[in-house]
Amino acid sequence: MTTMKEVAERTGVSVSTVSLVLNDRDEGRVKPAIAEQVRATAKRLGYRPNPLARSLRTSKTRILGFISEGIAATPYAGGIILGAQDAASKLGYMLLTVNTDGNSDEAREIATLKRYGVDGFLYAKMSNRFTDVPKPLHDYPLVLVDATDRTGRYASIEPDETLIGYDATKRLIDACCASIAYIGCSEPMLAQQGRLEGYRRALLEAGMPFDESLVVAVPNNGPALQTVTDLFERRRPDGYFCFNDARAWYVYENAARRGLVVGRDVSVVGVDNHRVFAETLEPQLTTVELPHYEMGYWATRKLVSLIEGREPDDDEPETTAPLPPLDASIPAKIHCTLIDKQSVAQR
Amino acid sequence: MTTMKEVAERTGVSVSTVSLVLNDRDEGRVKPAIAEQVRATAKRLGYRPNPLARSLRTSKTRILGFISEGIAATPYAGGIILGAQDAASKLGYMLLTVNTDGNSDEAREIATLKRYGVDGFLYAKMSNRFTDVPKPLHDYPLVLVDATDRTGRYASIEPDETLIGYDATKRLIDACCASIAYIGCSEPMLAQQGRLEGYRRALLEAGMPFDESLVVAVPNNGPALQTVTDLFERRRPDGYFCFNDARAWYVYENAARRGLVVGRDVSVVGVDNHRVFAETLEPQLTTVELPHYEMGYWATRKLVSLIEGREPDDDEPETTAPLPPLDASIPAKIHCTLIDKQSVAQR
DNA sequence: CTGAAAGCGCTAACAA
DNA sequence: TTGTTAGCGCTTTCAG
Repeated sequence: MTTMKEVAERTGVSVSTVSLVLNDRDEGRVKPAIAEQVRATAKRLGYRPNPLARSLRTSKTRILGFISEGIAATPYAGGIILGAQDAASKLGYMLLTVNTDGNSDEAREIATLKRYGVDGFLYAKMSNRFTDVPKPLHDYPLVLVDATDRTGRYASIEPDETLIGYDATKRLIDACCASIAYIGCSEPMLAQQGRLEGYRRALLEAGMPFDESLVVAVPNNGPALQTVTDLFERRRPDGYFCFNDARAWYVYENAARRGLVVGRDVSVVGVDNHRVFAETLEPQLTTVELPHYEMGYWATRKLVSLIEGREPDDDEPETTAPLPPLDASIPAKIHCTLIDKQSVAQR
Repeated sequence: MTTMKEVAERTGVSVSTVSLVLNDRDEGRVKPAIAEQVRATAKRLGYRPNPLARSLRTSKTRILGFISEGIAATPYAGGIILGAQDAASKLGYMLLTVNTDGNSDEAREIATLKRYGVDGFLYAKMSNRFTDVPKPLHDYPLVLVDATDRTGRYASIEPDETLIGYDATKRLIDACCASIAYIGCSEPMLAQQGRLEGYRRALLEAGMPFDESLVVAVPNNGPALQTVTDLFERRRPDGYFCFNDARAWYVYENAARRGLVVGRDVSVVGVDNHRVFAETLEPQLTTVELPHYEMGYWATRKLVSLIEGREPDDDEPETTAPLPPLDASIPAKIHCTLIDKQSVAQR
């Protein structure tokens, strides 16, 4: 690891000059010729700044704290972390990840992250729900991921459930289904109403009737299969929009029992169907993916914009692709929304 | 954040004395009475060391680099990361996580981790396979996770496939299955032979015959369902050990078509069956979990023992539970193995 | 325009 | 037994 001192010696200037140049704070302070020389030797020696040493003076580490509450165990976590990492990496940041299961160790983990000088926090939950931001986080740049700040004071990234419901239903409509069922979830979840709303809207738009009796809410276990079986017999729908893959399973099971082939006799769209379906039913499968990766990605961009209060100037000169502005709005088809303080205020 | 300087001033001693005491390097170097005073004020002021400043002198950061190659997108990643975090947290370390998709950015990510002064690396792959350790990692403490070092020079944590196969088969035997099929995988995978070996061994031990015709290898797509259907008709097994959840699906589908109820008419044991099955088939479900969490956990312990070359003395005095020694062997039922340099040499 | 000097929080020789 | 000093790699006045 070559240091500034080495660059300085090799160029025959002082460390402070090197510091100025390498931080682009020359410009009328260092003679252009010298500056060029410095940059040259820096490049030649492969100089890279030591972020830890720098942070000692600046108290900026370019490290982001990623706190997940129990989510790491779910298959979702990976996507969020991955998205966050990609964004962070692009912007010249690193992710210090930490997991808290209960509330007991949360405070301790946060304290530790602070000691390591993180510039801000990503606070990720299992699935979109109302959340109280822990006090120790209050005066730090912070973005919630897949969670809604109860007080509306912090930015958050959330799935756009209405869009998800709309999209799923639209696909069934486009597949010429005439009778489209919604296999929902009986547990109260934030997602539920949005999905149903999207379902409704898509039907309306297509001039199809909204029929209460095609909507069932099934629990996570127990009589769930029976409920779906009843629906099969009662209404014989040819299209099924399923809240998640567990619900999709009941449809598949019923179809199999009747010798119906999914993708030929009935159409199924599930939200976030996992490996099983993806690997086995490739051709017939239609899945609306929950935007985990994207939530991680956009949350991180937002956080960095909060921290820097401006467009990023790449720390990595070799990155050639121009970055979109930090606050760029999320593409609509991504199925998630950025809720920030302003828009919260407007609601 | 209170600093050593403050503690020193408040106690009326010098910083170096404080440093000695707070690092437990007093003992014959600082008068016990003074040492006590120092500890007292430190506690009173809630002093916590600044690991970044410390690292500037010691070049030890207590940060571990976690490199995952493409795994973060799979549902497995979360478990590994979670296990690694838990272990790290217990031992007073932090995880700096990074993802590489191809090989292009891998070098860059590793370089960045080095700049941040990580003490060692965890190198995680998608699923156990032979791996060439990237050159930049060669002279660092390193543990492979869910991967096998081709040269046998580095420690690694790997699933114990034989044990997994044995365990799965044993459960079917215990459920009084008389004819147990193995639905394997036609792609060549390290896991395959171990699983089959375990299957064999369990049958042998129970005095049951090993019957080639009960073993099928199905591909990931296409004619897979048909292969399983053939097996159903040909042999009517009453027990099924499935390589993974995709394979389990084919069994469920066939069962459903014949009106057979899994858990009553036939028994199924899958490896690493995910949410779908877990949520919908709770009572009938038997799953052998792949030890992702554990691999992350034990890999991290091993890495720290490599770094410190000794038992850990907790950085966090408040942690009361005594930690097991770093090199403690992994409990057998955990289904993974630690391969370290010594044992590799023995093979 | 450039360099010397101080200091971020901490550790480690070396004196006293 | 304790304090002084130097320095890790970097930023940032402040003189020159």
